[in-house]
Amino acid sequence: MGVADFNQIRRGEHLPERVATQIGKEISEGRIAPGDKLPTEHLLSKTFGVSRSVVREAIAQLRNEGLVETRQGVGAFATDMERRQSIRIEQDNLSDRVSFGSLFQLRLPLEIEAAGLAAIHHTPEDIARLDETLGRMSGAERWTNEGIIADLAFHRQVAAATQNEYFLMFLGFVAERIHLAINAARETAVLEEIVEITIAEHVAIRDAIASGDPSRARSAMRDHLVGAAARIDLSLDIF
Amino acid sequence: MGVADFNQIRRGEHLPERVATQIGKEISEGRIAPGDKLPTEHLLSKTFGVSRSVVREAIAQLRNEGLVETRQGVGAFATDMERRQSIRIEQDNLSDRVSFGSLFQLRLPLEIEAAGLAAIHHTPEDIARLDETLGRMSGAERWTNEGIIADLAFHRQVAAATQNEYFLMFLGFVAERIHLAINAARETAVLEEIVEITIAEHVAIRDAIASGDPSRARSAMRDHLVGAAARIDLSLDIF
DNA sequence: CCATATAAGGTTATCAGACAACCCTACAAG
DNA sequence: CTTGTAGGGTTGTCTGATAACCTTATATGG
Repeated sequence: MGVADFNQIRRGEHLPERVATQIGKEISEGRIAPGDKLPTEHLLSKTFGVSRSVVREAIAQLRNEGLVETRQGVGAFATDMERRQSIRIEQDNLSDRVSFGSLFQLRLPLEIEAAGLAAIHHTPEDIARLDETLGRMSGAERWTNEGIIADLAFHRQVAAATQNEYFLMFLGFVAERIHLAINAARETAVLEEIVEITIAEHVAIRDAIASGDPSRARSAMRDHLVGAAARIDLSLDIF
Repeated sequence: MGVADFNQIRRGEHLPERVATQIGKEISEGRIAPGDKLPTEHLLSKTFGVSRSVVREAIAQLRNEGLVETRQGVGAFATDMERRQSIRIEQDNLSDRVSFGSLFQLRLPLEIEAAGLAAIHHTPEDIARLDETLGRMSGAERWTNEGIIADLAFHRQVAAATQNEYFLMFLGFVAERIHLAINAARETAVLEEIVEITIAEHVAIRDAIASGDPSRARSAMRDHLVGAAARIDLSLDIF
């Protein structure tokens, strides 16, 4: 029964978050096995050097993520990862290049498949929305903040055009994370993306979807993503 | 400024959960628009007739789900769905066939791509784990509970063999949901899946990955999934 | 007049302590 | 042996207070 050696937590920002992270780490790294009982809230609060409210909020978060279950009068118990009710990505993790590349690699098949499905299932309204968004993207010489938001919206609308709620959910989530990471990187080193090319690629995607040809839509999306990856110096595994 | 008419909450079970549900409903149904400020914790606690602790825990939950953001000294604000920090699927939603099919459709490209990446990046240990799992699957005439668990484990191990943490995270999540839904369906109507075929398909996937040929691995996985979908009477959009 | 400090009030974040609700175990009573 | 009950432990909820922080208004100095 490895007794999970916690560290005192240092102040700074959002204590419950950090407490939850530490406890969560103990669980996902196996030091607290599934089914094991967590220390009592009272003990945890003493261990971390924070109040019981903070510990409670941390445990509540873990319960939301499905990592622990609590039973009044008994205690809190770790559940195994397979039962997780939600997916969560810490934004910090995306700062390193390997992790960012992994997420982009995940995005690739999702976007391509979404484009193909969109070609089949899109409605006239979907195409109209895409056109409206493309209008907002063009007209700018350099990347404006507006243009970046429109870019994100474009990809969301493609996902929506699949008429598949899960594509919208997952792709929206992944694309958002990637854009945030790119924006963060943009602050330090200004990336030289050629606006015209990017817009042209988007137009090609729109036309392919509108044509109703799934393989053409998939190709267009693939070309766009591979190009985008290359423009930010990212190497992917392509087939 | 629609003033969000909350009701007093009745005791019974898990107050924060229900408070969060009510507030969350106000947001997702648009009565509290993105960017709007929520009532103060003090006011909410009076409105709901619960203590501030409960309100805080409820808001913390919404914050975890990404529906609200809080700024110390200012207030809590509703954010829009695009910014959601986590993905969540209610198991109930998968009971209807359309939703289930949508999730399976999402799984398709993820699994196929994962098989391709696994063919490239797998380690000898990955192959050994796959073999061990295949051993647990075979030997049974009918589908045992053990066999189903092994099936799930096999797919998780393929995802792990990509050496891409996000494939493991997303695919593990999606596959788990699908298996749960299938199991639930199995209780009412016993599905006649031919064990031999399913196992043979898994072996084919394993061999393809071990061979290091991505396109062969992708084909094998695709055949398996398409076959599995057909066996449970599901029609997919295939390219 | 303008820009910068400073004070005031409101809000969230955290703390501390108490009581309620609930569960489990052990022990006593029948 | 079964049932009842008392006790201690744990989570759930309540209350009130203090700290940290933000916004706005006011004062101050140039």
